[in-house]
Parts: sequence; C-alpha cells; structure tokens
Amino acid sequence: METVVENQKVRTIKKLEKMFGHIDYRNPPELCPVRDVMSVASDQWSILILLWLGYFSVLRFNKLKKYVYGISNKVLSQRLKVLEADGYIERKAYPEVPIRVEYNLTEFGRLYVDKLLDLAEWMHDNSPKVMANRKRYGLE
Amino acid sequence: METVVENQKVRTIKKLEKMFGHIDYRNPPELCPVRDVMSVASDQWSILILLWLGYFSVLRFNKLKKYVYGISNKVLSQRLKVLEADGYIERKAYPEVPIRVEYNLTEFGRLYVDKLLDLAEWMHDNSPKVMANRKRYGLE
DNA sequence: CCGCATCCGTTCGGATACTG
DNA sequence: CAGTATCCGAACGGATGCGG
Repeated sequence: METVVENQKVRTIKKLEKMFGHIDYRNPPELCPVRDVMSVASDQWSILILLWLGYFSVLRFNKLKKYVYGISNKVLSQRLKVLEADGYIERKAYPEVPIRVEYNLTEFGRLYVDKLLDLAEWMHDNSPKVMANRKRYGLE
Repeated sequence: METVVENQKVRTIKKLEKMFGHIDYRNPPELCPVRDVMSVASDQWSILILLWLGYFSVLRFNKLKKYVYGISNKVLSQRLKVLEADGYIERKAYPEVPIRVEYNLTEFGRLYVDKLLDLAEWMHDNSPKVMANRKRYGLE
C-alpha cells in the first residue's frame, strides 16, 4: 500500500519534471506558451461552452447562451472567437434569413473535452468535500 | 477504428450526463457548487502554485513567489489563503525570528495535482498545435 | 437570429511602502 | 521573512440598442 502511494508520487514528479524541464521559471509569461494556452483553455466560461458542445455536438448561439447560464452576449461571442482561433471549435454560418450559425467541436476540441471531463468529473465528485473544508475553515 | 471513436464518444456523453444530471442549467451559478469549486481550482495562478508544490513538496512564501514567475505579493497570499481554505494546501508557521512559513499539499491536494497534471501535460504537448492554429486563424 | 458597438460600474491585479 | 495596506490603472464583464 505504501509502495502504491510512493509509485504515484514518483510518476507525478516525473511528469512535472518533463514539464518544468521545458519551462524555465525565469522566463516571462510571454515566452511560456503553456501558460498562454492554458489561460484560454481553463477559463471558466470556455470550459462550460466546451462541455455543453461535447454533450449536444451542435449548438446555435442562443442555445449556447441558454445552457451556459449567466453568460452575456459579449462574453459568449468573444470566447467563441478565441476557441475557434485556437482550434477547439468550428463555426458554420448558413446564409439564410434570418441567419443560422452552428457551433461544434473539432476533432482536437473533442480530445480536449475528454481530458477536461476527467477534471470536471473529479471536481463534481469532490465539490461537497471542498465546500465542507471551506465551511470548517470559516469557523476556525 | 470507427467503433473505438464511437465508444469514446459514448463514454464522453455518459460522463456529461452524470454531471449535467446534477446540474440544472437554469440554476444560477450560486446554486452550482461545481462552478464555484472549479473557478478556484482552475485559476491560472492557483494551478501554477499547486504544480510547483507538487514538485517541491514544501515551499516557503518567497520561494513560491520566485517559481510562480510574475505573481505579486498580494495575489500570492490571496490564492494561498483560498487554496488552504478549500483544503488543497497546508500552512505551517514556525515562530522563529525571522518567521518561517512553509506550504505543502494536503493528501487531497495531491490527488488534485495528479488530475491537474494530466491536463497540464496535454496542454504542454499540444501548445505548439494551438499556437499554429492561432497563427493560421490570424492570417485568414 | 447572430453578434457587434457602446457605455459604464466593478473587480482584478501590479507596485510600493510598511509592520510583527 | 511573510505578509498587509494602500493606491491606482487596466481589464473584465453586464446591459442595452442597433445592424446585417
């Protein structure tokens, strides 16, 4: 049992070394692409957008706005643009009247959602624990 | 090969259903703990703090400030406080002169870093692709 | 229907100076 | 050393109205 935990630790360190070996901490953030990429991909709203697209495959602007509860026009369209630029989603506009626009994940986006989902699932399962921690901390 | 992709999709949908089954999208964000927990745990600075703590096990305030390049006093101490409250890290103060304070991951935090690392590793591996997407998008 | 433009309050976060 | 306090500019984000 102890060795399982130890092995886990070693694997963790290995991965971190792989990453940190490529990330000189003295580099300014502009020179560290991972930070940049991560800041888009781990944005709160973006995560919700991607998850809902993962669920429905195809969604139109106003449907997205409905599901990603609380998002504003401005933020939604801005995030969609960035997510499209980074290659996670695809935008298709049909020149009808009124115009119809559909969004869906790219293959790359689907891969990312898959990763993201592991994390989201973990958070979902553990959010009660975190809320409890928070409460206890507040009382001390 | 097709079936592998299909199976993948099915598993993704299953997970999303599990989550979305518990998250009524009409709920305001205040009533959705996952969003709240996620916003702390997926914060840019918090992620960097947690990863470095995963690597070094124990770090003092100023060491953290050095490794989490570019972070300010204010933001660092604020994030540390929140991460402690949520149960990811532990703070130990030794009443020496000058005072010494050490931070380390809790067991819970280590579990989270493990999840986080999968995501970070993926981003690290794929950041060149994202940067390329971005560039191409800019040219169109 | 999709989304941009504008306005404007709020929050975030960096820099600096200071204390136990 | 490990923060806190303060100031201030910058960025974020919500609401609304308009245009294609």
